Amino acid sequence: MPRFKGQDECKIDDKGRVAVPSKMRSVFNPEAHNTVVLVPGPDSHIRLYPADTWEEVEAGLVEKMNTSNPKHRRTLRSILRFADEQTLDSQGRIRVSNDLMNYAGLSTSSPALFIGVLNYVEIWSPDHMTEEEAIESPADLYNEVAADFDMGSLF
Amino acid sequence: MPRFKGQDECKIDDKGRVAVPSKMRSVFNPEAHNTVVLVPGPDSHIRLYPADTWEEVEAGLVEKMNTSNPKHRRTLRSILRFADEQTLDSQGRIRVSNDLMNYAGLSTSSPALFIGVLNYVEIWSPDHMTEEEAIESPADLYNEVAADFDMGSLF
DNA sequence: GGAGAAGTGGGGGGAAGTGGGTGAATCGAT
DNA sequence: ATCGATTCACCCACTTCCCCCCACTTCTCC
Repeated sequence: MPRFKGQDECKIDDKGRVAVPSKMRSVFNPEAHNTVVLVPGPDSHIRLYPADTWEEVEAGLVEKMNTSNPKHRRTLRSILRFADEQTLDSQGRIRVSNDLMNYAGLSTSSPALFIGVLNYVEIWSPDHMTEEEAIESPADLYNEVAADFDMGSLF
Repeated sequence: MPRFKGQDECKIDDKGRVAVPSKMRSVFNPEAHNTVVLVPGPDSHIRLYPADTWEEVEAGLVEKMNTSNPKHRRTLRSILRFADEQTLDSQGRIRVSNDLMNYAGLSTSSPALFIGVLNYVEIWSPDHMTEEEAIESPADLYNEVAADFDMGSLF
């Protein structure tokens, strides 16, 4: 399982292409075959999974979701509709569909913020991200969660 | 598990590079492969983990955090966003990202204070540190903690 | 006082990111 | 069915930044 971290900003070009930061690419397993899956994320951003990790996510969806439950069905549909498998070109770039760009507030000729979060990468519009981070500082967030879970002396 | 202690001041150069004090470097395990991970710490400073220790921290995050929980997600994101893996150059230096420098109140061509705290190293702006330590003396702090935890005759 | 290590400063090669162009394939229309 | 237009994928080229190596100074420990 890859472990993404760190952030990088890359520009979406006029053709809707954007380079996946080299730092993130180097985390891909060979099993991913330079292929990724893009899906809408929970907080108006795009989630990028390496193909091999996505397989596992998909297996989890099959297991946990019940298609006879209307709410589950709607959730599944709304995620999978926009799921987009993309293979990196020789420059390490992918194409982002218009639907996903709209969803995340991205557009051509604008920057995209890649954030590595363990087993997936989030793609944000920098504007949306500044709104998001304005809410709380890393320190505050950490202390809140630390109250719930004792991380021991490691962190 | 490494056991850092002591402090040292090193200068950040114009390129944002700073030497990890030799005293701290000598504590690294060979498994760290001269690689460290920098993350924002709970009090406006940078935390430095040797790569092998960070693996354990990360494993703890994976275990304790649930990405279906919005608050956990935000916390993970805000920490990992600025997480930066750096390999020491032949001079024992690392590069500090602008984001982390801002977070800790550091800047290029200014000194950075390295403080060894058992399994990680804290990197402070000397200015911030003097404010911090002006608040309470080691003796007061110790006595406060000793009220909570009996350290026995060891300390 | 000398030798070696530790910390600081600078420069060149290469990779990463960005932009553009051409050929093949798909779709639509006549 | 053929032709045309549009789109996509692959390839090539350029620029910038970063990483790695080399050189110097200072401090420390014999």
